[in-house]
Amino acid sequence: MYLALQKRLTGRIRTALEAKYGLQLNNIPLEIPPDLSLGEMATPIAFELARKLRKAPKMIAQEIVAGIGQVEGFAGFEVAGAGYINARLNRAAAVRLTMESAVNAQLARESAATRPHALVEHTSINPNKAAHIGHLRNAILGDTFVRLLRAAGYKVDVQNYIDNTGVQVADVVVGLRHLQGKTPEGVRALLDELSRSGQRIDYYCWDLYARTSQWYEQGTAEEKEARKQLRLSTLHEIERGGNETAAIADLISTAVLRRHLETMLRLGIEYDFLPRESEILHLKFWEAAFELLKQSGVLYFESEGKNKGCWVMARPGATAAEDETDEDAKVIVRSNGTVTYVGKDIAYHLWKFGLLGRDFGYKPFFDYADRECWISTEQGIEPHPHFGGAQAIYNVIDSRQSDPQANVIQALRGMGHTAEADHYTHFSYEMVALTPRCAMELGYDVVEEDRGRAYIEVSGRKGFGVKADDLIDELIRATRREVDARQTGRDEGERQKIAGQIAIGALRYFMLKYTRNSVIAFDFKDALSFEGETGPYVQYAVVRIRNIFRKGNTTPEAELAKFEAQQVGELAGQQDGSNATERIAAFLAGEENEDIWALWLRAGRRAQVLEQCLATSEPAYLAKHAFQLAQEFNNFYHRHHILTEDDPARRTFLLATAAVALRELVTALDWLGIESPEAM
RNA sequence: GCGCCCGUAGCUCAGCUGGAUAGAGCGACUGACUACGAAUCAGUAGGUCGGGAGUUCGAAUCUCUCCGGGCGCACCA
Repeated sequence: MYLALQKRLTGRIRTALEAKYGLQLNNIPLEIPPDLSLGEMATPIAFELARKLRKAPKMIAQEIVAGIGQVEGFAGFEVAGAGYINARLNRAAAVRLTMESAVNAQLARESAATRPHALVEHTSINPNKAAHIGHLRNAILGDTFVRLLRAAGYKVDVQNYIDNTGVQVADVVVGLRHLQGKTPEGVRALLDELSRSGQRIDYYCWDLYARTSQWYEQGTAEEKEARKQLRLSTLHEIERGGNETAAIADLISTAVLRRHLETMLRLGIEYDFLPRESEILHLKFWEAAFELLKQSGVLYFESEGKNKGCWVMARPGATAAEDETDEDAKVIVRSNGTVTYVGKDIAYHLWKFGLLGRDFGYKPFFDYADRECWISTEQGIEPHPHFGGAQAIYNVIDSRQSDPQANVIQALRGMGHTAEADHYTHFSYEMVALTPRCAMELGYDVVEEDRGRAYIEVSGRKGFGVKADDLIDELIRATRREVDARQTGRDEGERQKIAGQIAIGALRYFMLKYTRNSVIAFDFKDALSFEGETGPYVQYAVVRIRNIFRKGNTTPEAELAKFEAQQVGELAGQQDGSNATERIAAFLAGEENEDIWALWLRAGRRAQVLEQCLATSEPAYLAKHAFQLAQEFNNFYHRHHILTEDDPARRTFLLATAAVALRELVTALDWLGIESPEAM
């Protein structure tokens, strides 16, 4: 509703400016007045034009107001302050627009045709240890953004990239083979034993990874050197494949990967495809990319300087000096002929855009309730769905990787794929760290100099952090206590279900309420909070509304239909002179009804908030919107007692208000990946 | 040394392309359950928007500079 009216208004202002002054402005700034008494929309455009037109802003504002005249959906315009143009909506019309949810759905369908095919990569945890809170932020941000894209009509593929041949997996393999002396059979036995005793392989690896990392640092100088070599040779054997080391790596990384998928599924997070590093290597993606990069001249052979003997590319923003060796160039192929991480990433991203000329093999890997998750393999099965070949990609990767990401974009641009480079979004976010207090509560040693810090970075290598499953378990325990205290009439299964919904709601909201570039200093006190600006607060508003309808022995659908029918009926011709529009206007007028209007207004903002989230890649705005909507409903709830309202028309109107608030809250929560419980 | 991010109330954070008296949650203090369940609501206190300069009719927002903090800048992945 709000977005549509905004567009209508800016359009009218634009034509008015054109007619009056012969000006063509494509950007008309719109804002929200500080107080509802001033209207619902405003523009300071007159200030901007004052200099150009050499007139007082107030005068210009008056002329614009005269120029736009009457606009459908608006009650009127006025000049305020030194030259603001304030717009007042036709409240009854706005209510009708907001109520018709079909309009919103249609908007999404219409836009679907123009939306590009998008690919979102998120999670991408090294499969060598349990997921921790940092990974949760990544996955929750990514999953929520996927939901937003889909809500807006995008076709979206979700990918979780698996580095199953990297140094982190190698470290765990070193631990298994050389610290524990295990063969592939031994690892298989370990996996069986763990699953029989209900233990988690990802937790097991968490400790082993930390121990192996420590082991590298211990011993004499010769021992350290030997261990370093062992690490390197293990990595190479894994990359090459077809040997015992690689077999162990495959067993472990696959088992840990399954655990990650299970952990994420607890949060309602699913994937379509899991491309693996091993296939990128074995299917020779790099070799294909190398040819393309050479042909396009992005890569060149360096014959001088410190990078002599390497294939390199210029970094973004590098100024090409004539005849001088670019010492700052990024090495893509080392002098020993091996390719760097960025090189492989370029190949992978050419594939994402369908520019590589090669494809993975595919096989099913994990079953969800309503879909399958596929994984890459050398020789896949037929038929299989097609992945890659996207028009827009979003990589949910923390901000520390912005340099390598920029290199990949630069390579695409250099190859002439400018449209692809423009639709390559590094969806970056800051890390989740622990407060020193939290770290000490968990029993970690915190050195003196770290105690004064605001936060301490988590580290898988040190085994320092909060595991995702532990956090979820603890949240469920805490919500369960609350549910048990309140829902005495419900059985075990129901209580556990509700507790789970609230726990996940709290966790997802917690990870989404902060904007992306703010570091989250994690603390159990904040994460376990269910009051104030939290997921459960929003869920509670939903439950309250449902209780009203339950108690009133009716449904949101029935009341909305009644409300609509009343209007249609009366518009058809009532003789008492008070038609529905006037009546609605009366319900929304006056100081005592301002909160009701505020609620409808907020409810009508859904499309605007969605567009804002997509334009800025920032889900936090939706979290804020959901909270404010819940807050405004609670406000309304306390001031107007719905079920005891005597005037039947007003009662219907209040129930319709609650029904629309419910619909919008449930929708917003759904986009945030948060369920709406039946009771709390 | 170079690049990116951050500095707003006691704490944690919003503040959109510059715009009307700088907001929220938590915490503190006062109040409101025989109501549609208080995981709620109402109220009070609390801010030289890190410092300085500049651009502008107008700056938390843009530019410069300084201070303080974080993260990147490999022939590691």
